[in-house]
Amino acid sequence: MDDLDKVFTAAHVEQKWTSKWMEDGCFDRHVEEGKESFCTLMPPPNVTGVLHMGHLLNQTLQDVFTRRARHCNKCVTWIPGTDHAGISMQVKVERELAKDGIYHMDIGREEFLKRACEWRDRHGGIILSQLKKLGVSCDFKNSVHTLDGDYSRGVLTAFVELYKRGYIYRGKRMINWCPATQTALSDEEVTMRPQRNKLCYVRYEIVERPGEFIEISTTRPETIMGDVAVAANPADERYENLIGLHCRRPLNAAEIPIIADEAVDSSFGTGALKITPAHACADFEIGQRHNLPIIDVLAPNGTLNANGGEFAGLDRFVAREKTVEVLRKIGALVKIEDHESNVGVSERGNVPIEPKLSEQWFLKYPKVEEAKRAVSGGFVKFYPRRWEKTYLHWMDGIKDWCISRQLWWGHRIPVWYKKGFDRGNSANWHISIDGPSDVENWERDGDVLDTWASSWIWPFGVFGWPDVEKMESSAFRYFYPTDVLVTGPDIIFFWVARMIISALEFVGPEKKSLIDEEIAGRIPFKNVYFTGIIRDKIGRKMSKSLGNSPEPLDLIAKYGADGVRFGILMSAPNGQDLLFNEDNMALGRNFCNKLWNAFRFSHSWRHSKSFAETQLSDILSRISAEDLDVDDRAMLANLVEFCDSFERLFTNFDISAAVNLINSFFWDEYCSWYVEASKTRLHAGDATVLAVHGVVMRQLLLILNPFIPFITEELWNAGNGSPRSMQNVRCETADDLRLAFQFLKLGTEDSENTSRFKEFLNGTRRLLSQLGGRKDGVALSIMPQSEAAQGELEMRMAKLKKLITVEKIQFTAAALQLPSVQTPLGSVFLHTGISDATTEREKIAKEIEKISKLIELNNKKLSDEKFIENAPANVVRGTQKMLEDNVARRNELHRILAALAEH
RNA sequence: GGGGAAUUAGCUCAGUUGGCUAGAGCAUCAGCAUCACACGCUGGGUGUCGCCGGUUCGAGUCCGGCAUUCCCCACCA
Repeated sequence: MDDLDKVFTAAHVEQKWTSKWMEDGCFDRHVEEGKESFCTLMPPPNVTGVLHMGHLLNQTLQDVFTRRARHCNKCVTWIPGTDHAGISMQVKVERELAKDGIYHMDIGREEFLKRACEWRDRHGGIILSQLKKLGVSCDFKNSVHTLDGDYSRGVLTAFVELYKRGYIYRGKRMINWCPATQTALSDEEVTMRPQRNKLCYVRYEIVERPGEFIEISTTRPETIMGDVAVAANPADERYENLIGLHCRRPLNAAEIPIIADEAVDSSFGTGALKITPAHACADFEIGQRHNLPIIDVLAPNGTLNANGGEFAGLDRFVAREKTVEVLRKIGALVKIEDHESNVGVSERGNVPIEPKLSEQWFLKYPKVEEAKRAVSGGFVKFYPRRWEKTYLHWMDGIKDWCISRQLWWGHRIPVWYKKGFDRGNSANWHISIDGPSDVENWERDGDVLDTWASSWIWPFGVFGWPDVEKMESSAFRYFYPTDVLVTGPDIIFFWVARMIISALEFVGPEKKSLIDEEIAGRIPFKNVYFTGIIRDKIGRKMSKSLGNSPEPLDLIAKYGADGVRFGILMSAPNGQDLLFNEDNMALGRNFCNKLWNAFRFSHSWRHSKSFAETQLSDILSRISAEDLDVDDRAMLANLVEFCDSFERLFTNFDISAAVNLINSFFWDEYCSWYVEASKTRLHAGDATVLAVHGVVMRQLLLILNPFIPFITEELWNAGNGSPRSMQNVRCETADDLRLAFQFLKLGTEDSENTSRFKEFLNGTRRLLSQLGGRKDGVALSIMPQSEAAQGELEMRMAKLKKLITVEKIQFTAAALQLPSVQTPLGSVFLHTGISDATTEREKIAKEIEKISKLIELNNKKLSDEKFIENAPANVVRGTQKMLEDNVARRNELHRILAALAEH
């Protein structure tokens, strides 16, 4: 026991194994035809991002799947990468430049990109090296960045192809404008937030009837200068006689028509709505229906433009105050009410977005029907399943995707316009990846693509699509469709859904529609595992600004990578948000330490080679069947059963349950029971018992390696002079073990025998706990339930004495007037009791009362004809058995009570 | 407005297609330096399974309604 420390110190082995894995190319992509493939894709983190709490869970899960697949004899690749992260990165770089007093517009596009790349290369990839500390086993050599040359070609190819196929168009539409970052955003990038506003009631004078007014209500008085009409619902009697007349816009005074439109809600405010087509979606639509002009009063940066008249140049929120002031002054303001409404906010810019009419590139999604079928038909499976509904619902209401961004950082749109010609006319466009040959006569579109319009080809882009040769050399055909994607449900629309769509469109030849077989071949992944969000103890999202997030690397340093991994998996309910508690990290660490010591214990007697140098058959050959006792046999049978359950849970992606199963099997079944029960024979150097320990520990290490890779590697190689990774060692299945154990002829009776004894043991321990810490002169008398029970106990007498540390144990034929406990093997009496006969009698009487109630309940059930008729046979039998047991137990208690009464 | 999730011990959660007397971990209490591990061992206590109905021989589990909390989608100025 000298060669292993008493406490497992993670830091000692983590660096060592990380290097070893890399040196040996353990995670490299390789292909063996005939072997099953396994592929998973890393959701590419932001290239300049750092490890956060979400990664711990997400990446650990991916690693678990990946490493487990290696032990299941598959050819495995886990493809890592990073995302250029469009807006967020551009904002970051702009901020960095601003520190040096540089405004990005001043240095121009080229210089900006140069500096951005420098900055990325300086800070980029930090996250990948941080992930190494967590122990992730991805194919680092084939890491992909979304701005890499090959990948970019794929992104642009997708654009060009979609244009050719008629799915991409340029158009002037209402889009979400972010005045802070000054770019268009997709609908998905806008989140609605409730906001308290002032609802202003403003009266507009009727031109045809001086002195009469029509009253509207608005939360945006600063856009009044953009009003082109006032509308009411045609069914609204209050305004019936005004339709067709005109009113005077109170600011930037002008005559505008009063119109009727169904879209107006009569019950809101006054029932009259000012129409500002440039600044509200509903208004835009009404304007279109009535052929109204459009007056845009806002500049891109959110200030009022020349159309704002006297308010021009003011920020929109300042202008809001000012217009109210002016309206009040001129007597147009009737009243102001408090009002709460939802306002669209740009996540990145963290400012309210502006609905804005703008010329942008849009994508009409292809293969929507197929994408729905891919999920509803079970080609792509979601875990947990409920996210399918969310996905399908989004597909049902899917709207065209605004894919152009007014940024520099990203994939520049591959469209050129003929200089000096009308840009609005597609005859003057050149759309290709490489551009026109006479590029000097053309001007390239200045916009870039939405980041998600690059990461949406990730599943095949990382294999070099559309370059056939690259796809061949990267084994695309072998690995695609990928097996499992681990991600958060928050990007189900942004990413997951779009990847499915792009894959259905691009993997395979161009086709208008797909049949099921084609869908099955094109899907990007077969399974999607959605993790929960990591929150703090009181349920808040973890965030830097709240300061409620621990530093993941500190946790790893404190509890070890294995400890953190196991701890977070133990506490992560499947698909449910996880309330993070650092105590759970300690649990993970404790588990590792327990494993370390359990190994150390049996290892101390082991004179054989390390597991790395041994096969299962070698260990089994040291077992002689006749030397196995009933508990050894039960242990091996339970090991098989455990593997069965584990495999079932793991295959169903029930990782949380699988981890808890491992925990209880290892801790309760193996350590608390079997190690203790076999100690005497281990001390005696029994080779067979040692081999049983070897079999169990070996299997545990193989099953645990995906979860806690460092410590298991270390133990696997303990005593081995030239360490060899257990990475690709095949983990025996339950069936393999059944086959291997065949010569032992294991049966269920051994397990039953063992569990009877465990119950006996627990009861006896309960009895002994009455003594507190006293041990001196303690003796037990056992009144066996039967001859067979006595035999079972005699067989295990040495074990029993060791387990309860009581030396004097004898059998008795009659009940004694002593404190007692009843077990399936008989009653146990404690000779050095502290209770007197009276309290003992009371205790027994109470127990009898309790059992009597149960017996009554059993009887009632069994005498109910309907129960006998309807309940399945095994339930009826179970109830009968229970009744018998309870009656037997009560009889025994009565006997003991009688014995106590004699004195 | 539409959809989803949650509600079980002080806390965090399990609880398969309804079936034996509802479980685990943490916390807590009592005891233990026992020769793998105090990051450990042994034992104890703790529940109107959110509420009200219904189906059933039998409901934590299925159905209907209600309440509270959270999330997503849509959106009225």
